[in-house]
Amino acid sequence: MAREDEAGLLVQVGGKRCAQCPLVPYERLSQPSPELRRWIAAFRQGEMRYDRGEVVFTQGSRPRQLYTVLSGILMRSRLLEDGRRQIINFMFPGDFIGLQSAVDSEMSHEVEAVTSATLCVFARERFFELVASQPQLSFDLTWLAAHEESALEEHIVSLGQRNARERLAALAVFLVQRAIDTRLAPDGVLAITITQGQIADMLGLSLVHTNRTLQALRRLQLVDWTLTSIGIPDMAAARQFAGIDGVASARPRPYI
Amino acid sequence: MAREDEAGLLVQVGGKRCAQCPLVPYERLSQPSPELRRWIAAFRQGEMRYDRGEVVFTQGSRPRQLYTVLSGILMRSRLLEDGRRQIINFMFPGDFIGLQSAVDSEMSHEVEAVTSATLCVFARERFFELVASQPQLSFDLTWLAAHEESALEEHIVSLGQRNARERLAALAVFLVQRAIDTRLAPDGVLAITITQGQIADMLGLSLVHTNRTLQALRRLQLVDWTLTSIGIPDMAAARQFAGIDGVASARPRPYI
DNA sequence: AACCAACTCTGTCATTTGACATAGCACAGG
DNA sequence: CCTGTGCTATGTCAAATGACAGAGTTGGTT
Repeated sequence: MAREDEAGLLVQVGGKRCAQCPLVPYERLSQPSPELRRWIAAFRQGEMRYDRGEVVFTQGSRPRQLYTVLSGILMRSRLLEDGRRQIINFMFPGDFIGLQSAVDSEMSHEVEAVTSATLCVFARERFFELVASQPQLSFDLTWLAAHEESALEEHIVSLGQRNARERLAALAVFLVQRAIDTRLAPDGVLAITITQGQIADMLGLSLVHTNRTLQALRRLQLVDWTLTSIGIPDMAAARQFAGIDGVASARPRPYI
Repeated sequence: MAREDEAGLLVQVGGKRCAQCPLVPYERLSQPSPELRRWIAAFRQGEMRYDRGEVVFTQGSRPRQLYTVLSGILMRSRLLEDGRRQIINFMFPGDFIGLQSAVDSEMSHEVEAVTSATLCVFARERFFELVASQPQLSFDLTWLAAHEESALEEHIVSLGQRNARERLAALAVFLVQRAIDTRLAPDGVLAITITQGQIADMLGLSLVHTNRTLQALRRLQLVDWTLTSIGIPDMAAARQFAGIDGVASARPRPYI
């Protein structure tokens, strides 16, 4: 399953490229000031590209890079010694990858591309320099960390309190909502290839039960989830069904 | 269940007190430098004391304070509209509370004291000042956030992949290990009052099933968990049983 | 002593979820 | 056209977990 890190190729790009950063057009992201963008341009190392299934880094490794997702969707998952796998979360454009390596500890999870994806690459060794010289970015990192924590909480609520149908619905709502926020689902349908096995590993269900539950949700017209796309006919109804309180964050997400 | 915030009383204390901070003797914590400690002394507002069951802040609120746990154990939990409750995590001395309010969003959870506890209080409005002027503290906050994320991941793995017995064992190991690290369990036994209902709400099990599983673990001599204490006769065996890879972090935890 | 509240423990039965085996379907490659 | 691969779908049975009801225990209060 796990290939090694050499998958992608680091493309050295001039700082100029930051002015045309693919994240600029996202109106749901808060854009860094021009000076800040120049600083980031000097700070970044380049870009990496990954195809579906390629691994960015493995659990237990100490990557020397930090990343921001520029395009595509990735997932991070944790493996148990006996082969069980738990998918922790999915990552969308603007998300920051590798906080753990930034503070110099082993990664507790692996990250793998779910669609083809490009990442913006930073040097881990210069992380403290970032914190020391750019309080705004430091604050933004804290913002991202706090919101990631909140997303994990929501996932914990799903796994601990919701039944299979509610979990499926909650996950679908989460993914589609994030896709809408990052312009990946213009018409409310997210084109992404996720197998039922992956869904099962995310939600703590067996593959078979995931399959049956998915069919039930289709019958109920709540979620239409196929191998290659996720559709939610009635978002409000789905939120209601999943028991999501649904307050979107007031502030737009920052990114680095 | 939930009382309001006025529970504790803010005690204004001179910065002097930081030199005798109760966290100083913890050899598993990394101590701030003398200058840093002086800065923190000027930054802090005072201390608050909470008794078991008192609520520090509620879900959906926007507290104007941030906290560091000086003594005691607290828990944070998330409530669903229909009354279900999911306990997210427990918090021990040195832990930082309220990152979300630091970046100005509503708290997605409530925090409540499990034992009597004292908290060190900071002003939310001055958080950016902290980030801007104290890169070391900013880095430390990132450290704490990254490790909290890792703890939540572990919890997700429990809920998603482990059966009831493994979950109980994993939780017991986690709590006792953290208690040992913070000198709360000198002899390897943690004296803390946690009801089986609370355990159930943490692990996503019914109260009854929690009870039976607890008894099974006692019979197996793996975990001896009563209303008022948690004991683990053979830590290695318990870790093994729960499927915990068990690499403790190399670096000691920082605190603010 | 009597009472009450908050827990823990037990029994019985229902529901959810998992395990295993197998069939069908789409697609890529020779 | 055949074949292999990876995925989805179904049937049957077993195991894990939950729901409900009630009894036992402990500690505090009057």
